Amino acid sequence: MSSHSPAVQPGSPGRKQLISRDDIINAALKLLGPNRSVSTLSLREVAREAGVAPNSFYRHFRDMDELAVSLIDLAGESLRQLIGEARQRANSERSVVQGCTDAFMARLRADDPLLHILLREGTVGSTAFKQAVERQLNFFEDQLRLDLMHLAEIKKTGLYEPALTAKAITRLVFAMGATALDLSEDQYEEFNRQIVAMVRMIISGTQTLAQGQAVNASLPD
Amino acid sequence: MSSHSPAVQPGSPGRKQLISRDDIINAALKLLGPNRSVSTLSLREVAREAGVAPNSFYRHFRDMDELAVSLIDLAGESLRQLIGEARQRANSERSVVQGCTDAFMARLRADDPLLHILLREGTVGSTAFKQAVERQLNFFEDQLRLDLMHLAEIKKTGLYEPALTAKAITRLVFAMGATALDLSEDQYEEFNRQIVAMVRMIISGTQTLAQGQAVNASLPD
DNA sequence: GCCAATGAAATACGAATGTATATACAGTTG
DNA sequence: CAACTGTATATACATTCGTATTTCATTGGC
Repeated sequence: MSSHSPAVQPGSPGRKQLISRDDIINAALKLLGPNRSVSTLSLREVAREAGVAPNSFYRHFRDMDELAVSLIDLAGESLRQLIGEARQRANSERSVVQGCTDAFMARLRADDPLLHILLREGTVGSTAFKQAVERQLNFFEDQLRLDLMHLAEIKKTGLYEPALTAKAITRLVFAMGATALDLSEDQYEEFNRQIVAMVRMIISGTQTLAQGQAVNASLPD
Repeated sequence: MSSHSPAVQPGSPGRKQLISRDDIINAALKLLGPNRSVSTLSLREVAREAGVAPNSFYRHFRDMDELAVSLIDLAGESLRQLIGEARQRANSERSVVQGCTDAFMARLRADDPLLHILLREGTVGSTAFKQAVERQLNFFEDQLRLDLMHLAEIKKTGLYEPALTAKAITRLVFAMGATALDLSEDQYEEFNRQIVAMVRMIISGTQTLAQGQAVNASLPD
């Protein structure tokens, strides 16, 4: 990430150094967990975890809301990079879906706090908060839409409303992922299977609808 | 709902009556809004809104978490009844999907706080909280599954993994509904269209997959 | 008609929170 | 070395919170 912090060596010898934005962000991430959402974090709590006076928080963020938005943006960047790598390793349709899903699930199992944020905090909090999550989700949808259109062209399959298809897949995967955060270890495999099957349903559906549309395009409804 | 409250006539004449569970529940509902989630309500705040001493809260709920679970159960019952009515009015496949969606959207536009709870609070809060939401969602999935199987039999269409199909539809509709709570009035129509199209994708997909499975059931993968 | 019992309100306490104000300290200039 | 500037800390204050304890009003039984 583009370090806005004043380039301080964290491992400086004996003396207490300057506080960086990242110190505070990391402290916030450390506090998050299955039962702690960003909106329940208090300013003092984050400052305490960062080993910093409460007031020093204001040097870097106007309030907790601004920190929350930073966390969301960070989470979005992180997950997009992850998915981007998975996408590059794949080429056929099946392996793209499977590859991205696998990468997503792996990150899910790793209990990455950044992923938690994106998955479960999109519906609560301030307006700025929700808009930030929405923005990140739109990035995913747009990228997925391009992938789907590309694949449809290669495989000569139809694609009914690419944007809508991408949105459906994205929202469904994120919604399911949010519930998966509370699963036990041995439920992951079944869950993974379900996710893949659901995505296949949508893809199969969008192709079928496109065919129907192409065959008798003039029939009403 | 099964009234656990001490069967008090709320409209009793001039006398200050016993506090009922429902008074507290209604106060909590009144406080909820686009930017207020159940988990941010404080005990004192709810008591204040109910016109009741803070301690009187404990007469009816052990803590806010218990109130939250009650709210979720209530929301589930309410929405299930709504969907149930819409379901009875319908008969053909199209009108079932369309009818339920319309009923759902209508309630969405009415800004019913009960619906808010079910839609946006499934991913935050205590474990008991999340489990309560999950339980309500499972009710919907199960009912939808039965409907889908029934329709598939009538229309002689296939149905690939009924439970999974029902789950996908439910989760997707709820996830989309959660984001719709922040839409402006003139975006609802387009949103409604999107929801219906997404559900059609899934249904079309599950039918297509079932056909493929039936045709060459022995082919690997 | 009085008395115990029940349920709600009042008061109180300790903890935690967001933030305003004042202080100490490092690094840079002259 | 002295003055200045920016950063982090310390102290303080008013709120709010959850809840323990106490007080009060109403009620039903005798």
